[in-house]
Amino acid sequence: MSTTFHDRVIAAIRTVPTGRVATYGQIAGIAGSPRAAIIVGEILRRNSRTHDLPWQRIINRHGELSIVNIEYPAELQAELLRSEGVEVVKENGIFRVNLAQFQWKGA
DNA sequence: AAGGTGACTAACA
DNA sequence: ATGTTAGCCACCT
Repeated sequence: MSTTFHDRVIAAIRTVPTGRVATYGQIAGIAGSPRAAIIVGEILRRNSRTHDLPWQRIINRHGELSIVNIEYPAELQAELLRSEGVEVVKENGIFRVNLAQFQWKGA
C-alpha cells in the first residue's frame, strides 16, 4: 500500500485520544520522521478543514497553541480542548497546556 | 519544473 | 535566555 508521510501523519493524529494532546514532533516521530514536525503543521493547516481531524490536540513542544490560521484561531482550539477536559491557561495572549499532565504518551 | 515558505524542533553560539 | 542554522516534506507560486 502506498503509505505516504502524509497518510501516516493523519493516522498518527487520529491515534491521539480525547482529553490528551501531542506535539508536532511527536506526531512526526510516529509517522516516521522525527524532524518533520513542520510538515505536520503544514498537513494540518491544509487538511483540518477537509478531513475530520482532531487538529486541536496538536500543539508545539512548549505546550503552547501555535495556531495562526484565521479560520481556526487558538481561541477556538482552547475551547475545544477544554470541552474534552484539557486545562488551558492564557498567559500574555498565549494559550498553554501543561504537557507534563496532558501530553499523550504513546506506547 | 524549481524554488520559497511554513500550525516545528534540536543543536549550537 | 535569545538568535541562528539545518533538517524534514508538502504545498503554492
